[in-house]
Amino acid sequence: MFTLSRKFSTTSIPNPSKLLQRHPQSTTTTHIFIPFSQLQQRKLFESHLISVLHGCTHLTQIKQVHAHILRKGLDQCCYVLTKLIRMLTKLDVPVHSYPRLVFHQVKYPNPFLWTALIRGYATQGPFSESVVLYNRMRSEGTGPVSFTFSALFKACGAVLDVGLGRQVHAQTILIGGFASDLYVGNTMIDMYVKCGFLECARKVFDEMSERDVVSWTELIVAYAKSGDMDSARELFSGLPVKDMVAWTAMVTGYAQNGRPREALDCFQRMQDSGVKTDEVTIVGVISACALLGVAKYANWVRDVAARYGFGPTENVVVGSALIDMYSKCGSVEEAYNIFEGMKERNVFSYSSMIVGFAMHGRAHAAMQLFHEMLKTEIRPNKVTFIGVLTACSHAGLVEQGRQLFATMEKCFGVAPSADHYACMVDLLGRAGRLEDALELIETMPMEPHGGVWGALLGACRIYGNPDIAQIAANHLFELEPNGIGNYILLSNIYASARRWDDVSRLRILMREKGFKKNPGCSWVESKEGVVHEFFAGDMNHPQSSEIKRALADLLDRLKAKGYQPNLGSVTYDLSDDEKKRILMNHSEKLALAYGLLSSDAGCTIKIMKNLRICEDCHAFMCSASQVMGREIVVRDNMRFHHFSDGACSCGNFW
DNA sequence: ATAGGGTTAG
Repeated sequence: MFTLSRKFSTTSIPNPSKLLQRHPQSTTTTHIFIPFSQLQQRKLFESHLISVLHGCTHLTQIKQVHAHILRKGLDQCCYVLTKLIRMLTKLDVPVHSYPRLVFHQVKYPNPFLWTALIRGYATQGPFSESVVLYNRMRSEGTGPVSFTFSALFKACGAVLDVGLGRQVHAQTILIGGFASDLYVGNTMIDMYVKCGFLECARKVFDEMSERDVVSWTELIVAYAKSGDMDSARELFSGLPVKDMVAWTAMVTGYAQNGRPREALDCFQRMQDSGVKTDEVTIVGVISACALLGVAKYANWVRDVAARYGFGPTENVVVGSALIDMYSKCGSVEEAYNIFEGMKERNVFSYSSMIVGFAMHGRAHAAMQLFHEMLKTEIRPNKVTFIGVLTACSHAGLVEQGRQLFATMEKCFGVAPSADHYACMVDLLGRAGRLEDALELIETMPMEPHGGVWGALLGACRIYGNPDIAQIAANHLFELEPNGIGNYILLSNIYASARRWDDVSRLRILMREKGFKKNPGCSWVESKEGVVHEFFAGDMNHPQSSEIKRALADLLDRLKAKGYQPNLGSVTYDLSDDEKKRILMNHSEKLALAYGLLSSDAGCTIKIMKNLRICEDCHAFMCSASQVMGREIVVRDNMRFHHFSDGACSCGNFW
């Protein structure tokens, strides 16, 4: 419990309202002689109160200080009361209650006291009240200060009302002096960015007479978030003094835009320039490593984080980022180790772990963790439901998924979004209930987006239904005119149905549109930690002939165990022998052969692929895991497949 | 007073 220090509580403080009285109607202040020592004492007392208020962490403490303020006759002292209101709103005390009362007890509030209240509303809402108060303050003849505008811009940013923001902007120019204020300019930039008016923000920035690193960073982040890393980099390179926050914005920006190599380069340059690193920087680097998906980098960044003292036990955000990273680097076990070791967990940690399990086909683990989470006070959010629904869909748990979907709003207040509908379409579609899936789409309360139709199209591929596929594809071509994957998927479905005319029609269409098929590519890490890359039919590897021989041997052994090439996986109208040759040239098979050649017996082989693994390769991997007695992990563009003992973790759903 | 952070489906 805190107490006021004895020094001040025993000193008798003159009543300030008696010392300095100001008649409301008079413009001149009535000066009363105040002994200098007393004045000084009062100033000291006020600043003491300010610092005591600053240290308050509970409402009861603030109430005690308030009582003390009243006892000492400072009930009209705007300076101290401003701080009081600020602390109250900081502790989330509703502005409308206690803070507003404090304000109304002051007869002649100064601009700072007005602003404290305006700011309170700008933080908590109702945001329009900020503007109402500003107008009242002006009509009562009180002039604004720069904080007043910052609070107003904050309110405009909160309601994304750029119209109002422009009016406030006009006020700053009209009243004079404020438009060139550094702080006002910075909050104005923030407001325009929040409202999505990047070019207005840039204009404010360009016209500011004085800028600091905050102004620059605000814009850099805005460019990064809009996906324009080139502008962000250009701005950053012109920034005279780059601090930790600005560097971090760049590292994170690269990571958020799927450019992990540049993120890591940037982090390297940041360290070279001698700027400090904190946990926010580390989180950016971790998400860059998650994109790389390579175990080597995962372990490296974990060590870096530990060296700086930001481990998963100390920081939830670092921990959650590490969970996601390890899941994406192929190691759910390690992800779960991190999860288990965390002191504090929140909805991010749980959701990341659930999504991680789902990604690796561990539906049971995902569901179990979800139910564990429900026993805590952490509430699931929309991402958590995405995780459990995809887990259900990969495990074919149709009824369980339906139940979750039906209750998510009623029991947890999470309204299903189009993304959740996409999960449900996926769930029904994978279970072969294509008509049910189509019906669900037709009853959606919102417009179905590409993900929804894409899920249906994917299901049509599994079950070879060209008619429903056509419906889905027509919507997709409209929604995603540049999505080459949809054209390829549809053409594959036609090929499986042996509708070669439709296949060639699509192929011509694709050529007209100037689409180029993304070449399939797989990569595998050798035991020395070198990443080897293989394209389909690639014979450029120095050990190419050995790889070819190993693959042929493997094929013979698999055939002896009953493996048959799946000719339906080839979508060209070719002879069976040609088809077999093409299948054996798939990049993931080359990568597997190299992995077998270059690794020690008993080691797991981890292969990564940029496209979805085909059915033939999937069956091939299953069989190979059994025949060779090796665990094989393949990460395709969608998820992880753990092949072991002739079976895959995805349960043939992918 | 103002700037940088983690999870999302085909």
